[in-house]
Amino acid sequence: MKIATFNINGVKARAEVLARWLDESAPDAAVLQEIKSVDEGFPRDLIEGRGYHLETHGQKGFNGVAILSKLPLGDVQRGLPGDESDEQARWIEADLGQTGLRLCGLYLPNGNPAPGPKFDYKLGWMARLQARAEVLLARERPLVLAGDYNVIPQPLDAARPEAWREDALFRPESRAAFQRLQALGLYDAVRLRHPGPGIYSFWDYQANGWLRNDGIRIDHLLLSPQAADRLRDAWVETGPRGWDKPSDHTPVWIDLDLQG
DNA sequence: ATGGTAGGGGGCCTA
Repeated sequence: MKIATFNINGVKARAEVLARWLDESAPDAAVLQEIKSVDEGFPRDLIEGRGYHLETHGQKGFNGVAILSKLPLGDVQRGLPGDESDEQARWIEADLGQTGLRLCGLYLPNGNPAPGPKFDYKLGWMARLQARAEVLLARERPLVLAGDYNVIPQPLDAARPEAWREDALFRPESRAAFQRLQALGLYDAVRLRHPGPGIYSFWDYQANGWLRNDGIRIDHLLLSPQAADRLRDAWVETGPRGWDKPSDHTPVWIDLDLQG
């Protein structure tokens, strides 16, 4: 079963890219970030017309996440627990059919400028993510936490790490929080299969980041032990970053040996 | 030190 995460940077502006990607790459399930659409505005036909079930958690203008799946989605939950006053649409989770797999889609706050209130919000959000991950891990079942983490975990995850030294994506506090999450017993799927440098999932539109391969790896799939045991493969699909009107992110994938 | 580009929404904000 192939599961992907893709920050599409605007689902309406990205309709052609999304359609082509679904047709060519055919994920069994995927989580999307930065749909930048309210639920009523989401182009559902684009997804459902290709045989997917769809659950969205959007808001006006910014953020917004979605899950699509060939298998029916069960027990859908929207919003990261832990702060009733948080109105930003950054979290959705659901069961995939009868596989026993819980799939979570997340769009972790960017946090710039740091320090400041936006950085505080990012770290607070990561603390809530930690708490949610603990609850889900206690089920001792296959679990996938997939999305745009807005964290560069290590220097080898950036083409020019020194350029990110003061950035909220690479500051010690952000990296430490990501480390603590993994210390719960979560496995970075791409790193399980590809330990070396030069693997990126985001290239800035500005300054020709893509052409210069000036990238960073910030889109991750973290797996519970029960999911990691079934990991067949993990990879970054760089092709869509070179298409017309691309997102600034590209899809990241896992292939799990799960009974559908 | 700055600004470079893109999307959304409706005139700056977020990334």
